[in-house]
Amino acid sequence: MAIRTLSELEGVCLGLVNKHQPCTAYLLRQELKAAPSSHWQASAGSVYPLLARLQDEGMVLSTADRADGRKRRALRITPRGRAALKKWLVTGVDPDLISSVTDPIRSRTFFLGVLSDAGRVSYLNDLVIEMERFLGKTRNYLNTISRTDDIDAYFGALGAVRITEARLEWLQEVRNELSHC
Amino acid sequence: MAIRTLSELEGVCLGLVNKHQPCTAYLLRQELKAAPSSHWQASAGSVYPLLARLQDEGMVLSTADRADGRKRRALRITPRGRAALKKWLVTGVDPDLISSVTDPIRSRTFFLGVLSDAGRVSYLNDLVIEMERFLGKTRNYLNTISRTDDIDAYFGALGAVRITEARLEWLQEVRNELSHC
DNA sequence: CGATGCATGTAAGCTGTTACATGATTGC
DNA sequence: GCAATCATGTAACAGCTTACATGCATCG
Repeated sequence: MAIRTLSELEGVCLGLVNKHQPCTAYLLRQELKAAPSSHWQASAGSVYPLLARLQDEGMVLSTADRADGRKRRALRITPRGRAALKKWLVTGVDPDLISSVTDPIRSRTFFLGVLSDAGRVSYLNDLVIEMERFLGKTRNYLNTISRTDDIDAYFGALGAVRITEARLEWLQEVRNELSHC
Repeated sequence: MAIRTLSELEGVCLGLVNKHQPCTAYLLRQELKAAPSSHWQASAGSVYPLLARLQDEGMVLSTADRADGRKRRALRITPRGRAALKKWLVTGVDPDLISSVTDPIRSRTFFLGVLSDAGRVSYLNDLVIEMERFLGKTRNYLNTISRTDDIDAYFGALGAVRITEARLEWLQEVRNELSHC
């Protein structure tokens, strides 16, 4: 049977299973919550049904593991799962995917004109402060990763830092230009 | 009655109505499609019900306009709509929103390890090429906007260019580092 | 006179969320 | 013994998409 294309969260979860196996679904959720990006809430309502689906399709194996008496399932990726993960990964070259980054801050800048002059300046100042705080978080997260131990995670986290730096510099420019006019 | 917080697409659509009024729902969809970001498909199935909802809540006014015989509705924002738009805009300072940027390319880099050495290099090369193409698009889009005519749109589009430049530089670094090891 | 663009809308489905529900284990 | 954490799961809902359906206007 042909292997279907995974959704974004499916790809990420399957990638995490591949990296941490054997691991629990709970651990995947913890990993996603620890990331500086708040995009994936990785709620129980998405992760558990998602994993059950991948299991039904033969992409992950889940074995009951009652070593410590707790109800607990150890997840592992299958060869079929690894094939699906590879397929998902290279869909990254799709132009639609490359251009699908969402930035709610950037969306809002298109409409700054509705605020009063004072309101706009105050909003942009607050925004710069929060963005600096967020940049600090992404840098801290990068520092928790060893480049030699996990080069992929290192470059992923480095990307977050670089992109946040660009967002901050751009926001500062917007604030400075819109403050005196 | 208290004004509820708008969703992302609601905020963007209401902002566009405010900017272009009087305008049709169709024009909003064209604007969103013309943007270099592919995030908002702004499908008929989302835009028309959305606008009907905002109209029910007294945030937009829609008047039948059969000037050219065509079935057509002219949209305008109301004072209540403008208040909602302002409220939505300043929610940008929320740390959760600031950190909610999604980048499917960056997500995938965390799992580059599943690819073979050759596959990884080839994927990253393709990715750099596509990212360069996308950067060209964001720059073209920026060039269509007059800074003096619409400073907000100018800075919004400038943000897209800056962030895409950062993504490209980061990707090139990843490719160069992962190619010879 | 046919293709393309303008213009509005609905129905079904996908993918995620929040909130709820349950229960065992570990540490203070 | 009680709180926090580990661990799994369900039900209802939110917000968007795709695909479908309709019809007039404009241009070649």
